[in-house]
Amino acid sequence: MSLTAANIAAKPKPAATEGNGCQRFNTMPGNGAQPKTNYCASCAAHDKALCSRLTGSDLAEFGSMSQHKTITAGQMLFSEYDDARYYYTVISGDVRLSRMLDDGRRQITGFKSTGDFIGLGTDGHFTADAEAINEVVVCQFTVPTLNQSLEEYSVVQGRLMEMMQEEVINLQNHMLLLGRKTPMEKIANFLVERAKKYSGVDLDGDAITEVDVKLPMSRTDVADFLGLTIETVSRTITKLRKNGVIALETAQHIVIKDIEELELIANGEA
Amino acid sequence: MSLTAANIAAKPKPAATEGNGCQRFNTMPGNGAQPKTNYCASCAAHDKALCSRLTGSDLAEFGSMSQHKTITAGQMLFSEYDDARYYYTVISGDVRLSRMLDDGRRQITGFKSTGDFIGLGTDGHFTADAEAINEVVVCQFTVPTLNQSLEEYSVVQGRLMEMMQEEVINLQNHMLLLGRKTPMEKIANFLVERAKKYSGVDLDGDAITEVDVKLPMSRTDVADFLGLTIETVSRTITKLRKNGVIALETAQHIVIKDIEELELIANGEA
DNA sequence: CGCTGGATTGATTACCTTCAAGGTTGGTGG
DNA sequence: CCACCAACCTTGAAGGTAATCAATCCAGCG
Repeated sequence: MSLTAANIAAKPKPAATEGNGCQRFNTMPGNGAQPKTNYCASCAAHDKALCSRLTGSDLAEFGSMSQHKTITAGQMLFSEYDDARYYYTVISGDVRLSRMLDDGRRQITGFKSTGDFIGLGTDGHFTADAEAINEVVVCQFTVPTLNQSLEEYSVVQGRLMEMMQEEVINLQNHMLLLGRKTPMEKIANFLVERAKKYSGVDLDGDAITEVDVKLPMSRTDVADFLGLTIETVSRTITKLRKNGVIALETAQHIVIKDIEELELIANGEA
Repeated sequence: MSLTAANIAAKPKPAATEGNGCQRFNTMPGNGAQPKTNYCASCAAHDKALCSRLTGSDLAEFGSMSQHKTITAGQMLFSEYDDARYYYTVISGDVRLSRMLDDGRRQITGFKSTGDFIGLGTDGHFTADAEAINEVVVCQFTVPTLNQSLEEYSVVQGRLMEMMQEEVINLQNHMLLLGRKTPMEKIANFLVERAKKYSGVDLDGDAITEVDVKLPMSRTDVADFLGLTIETVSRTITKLRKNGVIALETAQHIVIKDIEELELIANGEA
């Protein structure tokens, strides 16, 4: 089977500068003689990624078909309507996926970071723009390569299926947010989600007082993710700050002072 | 591999009345001696459904593991948080999938009809409510049965993957609509989508004048799908009617008078 | 014929957007 | 080192649009 039924067109139109995609393992720090097995096993993305269920020689062989590529901040990984030549796993950095209307209105459909797969929702062509928010390293497979690997490694296919399920659930959650939540609920929701995913702190434990949340993306990005204007985002964050629920270290570094209150707000219970 | 990694909990809590799920082929009209092969092959949903790539004895065997079930208007197929015991394919009728907030605010995440698969975005539990809009017939597989079938029939798995891709694209489109489109654009978009999917007319052909669109769902459903209030839905439809772009046969039966204009409006180009 | 639920229309309000200005931060170059 | 600049963020004021509140209309049905 194949991830997309459509065949790839003959004339690929690369989005990002081509040819800077270094050979696999080139980005491996230091010791080039390190066994392949250990390389992918020690990858920061491995635990959450498509390859998470592969180990040993399977992992090494699967990984050997991939390449690392580095994208600088602001650069496009691909654009909507581009032929889908590669699928990607984010190793480090942050990517925004977005769709646009002709007049410039934009909806960010998701932020992708370490371990996330990029290429879901593709039918031979990409259906969104993918841009690097900061310096990003991705692990890329060509579409035919990955499709063949899916047949060979059923655990990879299973993991992909699982990741697609998670994506559908995420998108449904976000639809509820976009369609029915107030700006305050949207912002609170966004901050809580960020805290859960990226703070590394177990929020379910008691005695949680403060949680650091880093926002690599701009206010404009946040606005386009939540279906708001940049001014409303700013004002709402200010309101949360004045209420003492959060504090701003810098514009991109928020400290949640009262995570429980923020969760209540996020779910419309406050 | 399995569609969901999570195992199903021991105590299933059925949403719809159980036991009315008739044995497979019971709903077959008339001749009970008709060969199995022909039954599924002549199913109204087959062309678009999960089983669309199966033929002959494979199709018959696959189909023999399913049951048909009929749900009356307003009845729940399942509720959010229910253990996911079955996956469904809609044979006839219309189903709405929705998520709710505690205070009753609701977002409809999709309308499902003939051929559509219900069960995407599930992690052992359903993540949305599924309700019958009118009388609905579904073809259901138990979760373990379908998971096993996916391993056995790779074409089914491929089709499922493809359907998940389509679903992700749909959801992303709808996020753009919810987050960034005006009420007028939302309504126009909705009508055009309905026309494309259900009118049976090829809209790309020239010389298209009028297109009939049936809306089985209520205005409340439309509002909760588009992130609007019922009043705004009604007012916007009225505006389109007064502009001559559409006409109302009845509240649930709309005639598109100018499909091109409606498409322009839907994409913010008018 | 009256009843009921859904749809439409009307009037008012609140909220978010828009338009506009000021403030902050980080980088660059003199 | 500091001034300057640009980009981004925040704050303010005004206005419009969709939500809310409320009444009427309409179709289906007992």
